Amino acid sequence: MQRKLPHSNLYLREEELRRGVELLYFAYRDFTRDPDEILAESRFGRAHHRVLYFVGRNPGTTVSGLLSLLRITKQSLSRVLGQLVEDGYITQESGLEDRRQRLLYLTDKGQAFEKELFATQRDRVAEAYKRAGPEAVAGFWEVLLNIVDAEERDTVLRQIEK
Amino acid sequence: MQRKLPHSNLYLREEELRRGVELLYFAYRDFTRDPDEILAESRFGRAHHRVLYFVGRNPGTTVSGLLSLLRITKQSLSRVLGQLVEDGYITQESGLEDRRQRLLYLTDKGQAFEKELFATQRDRVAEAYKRAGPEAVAGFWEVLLNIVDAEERDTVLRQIEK
DNA sequence: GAATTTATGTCAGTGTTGTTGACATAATAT
DNA sequence: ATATTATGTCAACAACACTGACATAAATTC
Repeated sequence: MQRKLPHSNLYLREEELRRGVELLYFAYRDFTRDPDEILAESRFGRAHHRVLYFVGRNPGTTVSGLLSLLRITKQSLSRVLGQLVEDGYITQESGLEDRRQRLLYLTDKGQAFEKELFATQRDRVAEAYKRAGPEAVAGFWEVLLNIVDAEERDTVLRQIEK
Repeated sequence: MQRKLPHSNLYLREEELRRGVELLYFAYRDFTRDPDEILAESRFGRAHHRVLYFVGRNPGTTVSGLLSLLRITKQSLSRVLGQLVEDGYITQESGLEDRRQRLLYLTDKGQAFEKELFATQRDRVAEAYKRAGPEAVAGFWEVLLNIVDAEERDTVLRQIEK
């Protein structure tokens, strides 16, 4: 007969690992809900939101910059980017040093829309931060960063510390 | 001229809110990568994974149980569930008390496949937990739970504390 | 017993987002 | 002069979500 041994790694048991997996699923499910609802009223979707977001955060970024950040294919990006440019949410300027590059910027219209979309997620996250408190928030960042692929952590750090 | 006032809510500034939004995006992006790769070799996708996962976690659950947990439409669920049954990953028994219900269970084949898929996410989460430590993990849970819609938190709690 | 509600299934159509692969162009680098 | 790079474009396809309508069988209510 086996005795239950006390051990210090209680947070690494199957149960706790499942909890992380499930909370990630449920949190992400709801996290995307508010912007998705706004987007559903336009001809845009979640992919457009991501492009708006990251162009807003990194004005002057290029197509290949977005590709490596979003990790989708050129064709997927090209489609949504084209629609955003066509509808006047994003402008492109050719690169100063390398004229093949297209430097991407939000127009005023793009900024306004991004702001509206972000507001819903900002409110949700702010409320969660408030309820959980600063120490919990630090832990939240720490674990999430370590869930990211090891090779990608530098890129992510550069992004979030901007 | 405005002076910078010290305040205790540093973790609620725009910068920290953006950090949460971005980490959630990047972590979830990579979190789904390993199972997606395995699934790509079969005719299944992420939706099948979710169904396998939650049926495995809640043996004997019903179609409506899954619908409210996953928050997708009947038609979306019906399609993937049908394929999983057809291919012998899930069996259904009619309910004992209510014979309209279909109680869902993983077959041995289903269990084996779920285990394989889960292993990749379990390893990733275990590694992240280890690197971040138990206090961080507690914070991670706390914030994620509060990101979930308020009305859904009870359901989620019931699920993760099973 | 009749009427309603519930649990589930199914069909047809649509839209977004991802994929692959092939090919094109212009600019930069060697 | 040639190769590489940054980007664009076209066609085709698959997964997964949606809506709306209709069907059936079982349970519940009047």
